[in-house]
Amino acid sequence: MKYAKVAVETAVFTFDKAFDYAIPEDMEALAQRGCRVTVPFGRSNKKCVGIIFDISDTTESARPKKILDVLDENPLLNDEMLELAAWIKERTFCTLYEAAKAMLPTGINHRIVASYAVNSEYTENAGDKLNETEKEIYEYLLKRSVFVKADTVFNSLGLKNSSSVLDGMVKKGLLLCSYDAVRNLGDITVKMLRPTSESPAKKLTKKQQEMYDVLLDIGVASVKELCYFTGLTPAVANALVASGTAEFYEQEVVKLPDFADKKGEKTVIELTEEQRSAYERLTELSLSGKPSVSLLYGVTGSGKTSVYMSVIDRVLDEGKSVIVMVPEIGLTPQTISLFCKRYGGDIAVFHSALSIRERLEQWKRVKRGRAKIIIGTRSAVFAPIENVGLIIIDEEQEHTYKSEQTPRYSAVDVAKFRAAYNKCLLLLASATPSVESYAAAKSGKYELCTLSRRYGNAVLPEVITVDMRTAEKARGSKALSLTLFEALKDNFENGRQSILLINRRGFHTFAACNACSEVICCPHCSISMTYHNANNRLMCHYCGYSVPFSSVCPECGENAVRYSGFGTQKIEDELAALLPDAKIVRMDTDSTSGKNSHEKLLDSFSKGEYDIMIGTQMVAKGLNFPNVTLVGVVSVDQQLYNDDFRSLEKTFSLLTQVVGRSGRGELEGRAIIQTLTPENEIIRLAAKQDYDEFFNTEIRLRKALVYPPYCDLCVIGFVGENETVVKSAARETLDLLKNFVSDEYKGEKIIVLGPMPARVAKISEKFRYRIIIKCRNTSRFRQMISKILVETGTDSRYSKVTVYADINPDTAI
DNA sequence: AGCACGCCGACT
DNA sequence: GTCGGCGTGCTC
Repeated sequence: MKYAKVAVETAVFTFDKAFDYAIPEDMEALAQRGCRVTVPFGRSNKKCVGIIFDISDTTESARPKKILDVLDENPLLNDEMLELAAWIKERTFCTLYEAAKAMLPTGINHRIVASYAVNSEYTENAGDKLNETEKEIYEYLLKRSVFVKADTVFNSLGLKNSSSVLDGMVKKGLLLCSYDAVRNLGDITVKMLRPTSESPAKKLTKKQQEMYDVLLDIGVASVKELCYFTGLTPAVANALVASGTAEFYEQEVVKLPDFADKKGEKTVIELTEEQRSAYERLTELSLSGKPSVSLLYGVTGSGKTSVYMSVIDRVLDEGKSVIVMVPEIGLTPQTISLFCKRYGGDIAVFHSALSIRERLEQWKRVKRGRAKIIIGTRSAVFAPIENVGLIIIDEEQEHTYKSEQTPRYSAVDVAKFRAAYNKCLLLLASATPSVESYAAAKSGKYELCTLSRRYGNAVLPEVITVDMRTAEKARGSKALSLTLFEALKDNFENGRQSILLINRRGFHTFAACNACSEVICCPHCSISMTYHNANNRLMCHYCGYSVPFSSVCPECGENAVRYSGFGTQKIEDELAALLPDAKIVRMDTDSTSGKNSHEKLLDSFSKGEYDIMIGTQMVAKGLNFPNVTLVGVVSVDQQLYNDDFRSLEKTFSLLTQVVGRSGRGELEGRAIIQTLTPENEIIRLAAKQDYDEFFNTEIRLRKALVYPPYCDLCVIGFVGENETVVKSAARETLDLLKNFVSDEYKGEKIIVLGPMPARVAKISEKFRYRIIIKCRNTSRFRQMISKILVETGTDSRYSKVTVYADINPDTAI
């Protein structure tokens, strides 16, 4: 008899491990490492999905249960991925199954679905009186005489789904229940709604009327969109259909352009001397057969892409594959299309706009070895390719590389694991590297490659700071200084393009009352609501709650609520009045919510169809427009005085990047930064584009205050509905931690902050507390944290508190 | 987490 | 006497 070590889906962190199961003889050939299986689990032997991590001839278990089914003919995960999953579990405090699941595309998941049929051996017991619903269900199933899915039962009877009814009938012996693993494939169509006639079939409720009016107004709409615009739920759409007022139909999702059968055009890349020496060193490293990490630090416009494309060419020539990671696909359409042009069908893009089915297709294509270059966001680090020859992480300092949900992994760390496993080069590229990475490069832990000059004849732009406390404003404007306005006007008159960055906190627009200065907050979360222009509603980005925008203040009753004074919209209006002939385009989450519209806007801007582009952070990064010679930053101060230890770094990075959009071609560029604190060191350094001096300043600060890279941060989070209980769970965990470091884990040097409420102290009626630990992220430390999580996690007093740990999160507040 | 097991109070 | 309340402990 053989045994399998199986990671089980239903296991939770406090008792997770690979569980031993016996492999029935007829499955021996099929049950391989990396295959998914179904197994009975727990007291009730509930059928659930698992993944085989190992096969062995022996077992420690006294009475192992048997594997029920093998779901895959071929393993989904190879040895590298299985080893990586264990590594992720040990480092991010998740279950083995959660770690493995992160490596698989969403569409591949199996769900366990229950089906029901009547029990022919049922003999009536006294007291088994059936109610109406139960009778109806029994008769329906008697007629069908096969196993029927719970959903189907309720849908065909027009009842609302409550599986407890069915399970109750199983308990009484009336019904039999069978569980199947069904493939959870994504929709290739989208559910649409259209009215059936000009007037409603019968009297509609208020909500139904509301949705119906919108529907009549726009003709047809997807149910999803309709709900977004009205703030209603799909239930209202169902009611409209039920009353005969509207009908559903399916529409195919528009497919994105497929590069699969296109051939690449390999144009010759001309490298400067500086680029060439970086290229040569990086090629040497990637072909050395030894693992290494290199930081490619190149000023904005220095042509980092050209360097790593040249390295990619060499690695591909050696018959190896490449992973390229970008912070956000939507924000880097130019990079993506550059790659697609050059490498054609050899590329697989893991695009956030792909449907679940398309993701699955891409994943399978990569797994079969049909793509040599995988380009994508964070999860692309798990691309199922063999023979990795190079991993590139573009803009490595971006926070999007850190997952903030279980498993809370850092794609940079996972990339290090894969580079080590495949004995290849990990290339981190940035114009403003993270302080941690640059420190590692300076200390020799990473190999540093520097590009200090812009490509071609381009020079770094001249930067002017404007003191907004004293500066004269442009006529009729509160936000634009005369200096910035005149520069914009001058640029426009000379036929050049300009970019204007509005740096609102957290990218978004909030609403506040001008009379009592009350900020409109979500009633379920301790966070301000975001105004959405597209549907004229205030929405909570944490829990999804939304209300129509109203100018009447809920607090003081004055008709004085306005949304964001300095929003992109307002600046657009002001500029339109000041420069009536200029063509202005706005890029923010409001104007670019539709698919592809983002790309279209950038495309028309690059063709010169617009003179000025206004936007939030999304205009700051990765864009390359040679005709842009002016960049204006309307206000930078909000971001700077955030209390996170990384806020200085983030501000410097943002300013440097956006200034770097100017003067990338033949023409010299300028940048103007408006600020209320021109004397601020960070603004001064960003204006000088002096990363090295910024680094020296910042690293001294980090050392003095003990922050990364001089320590690691570990956040222990507590979430629950009862604030008192959450707070005492946090306090008690702190005591536990203190006991550990003075006893079993004596010698662990830690500094503990908290417990304190999280920056967003309440989300969806749940209170959030945290303890921050300054530590060294060693296996011994993680072992201690793991024990603490188990202890607090199994304490019955805190059964309603969720506890988690996150090492080096993006923000520690 | 989710579920069975088991040990006490309110009911037929 | 029995039903069911929730407190406790286990999951191969």
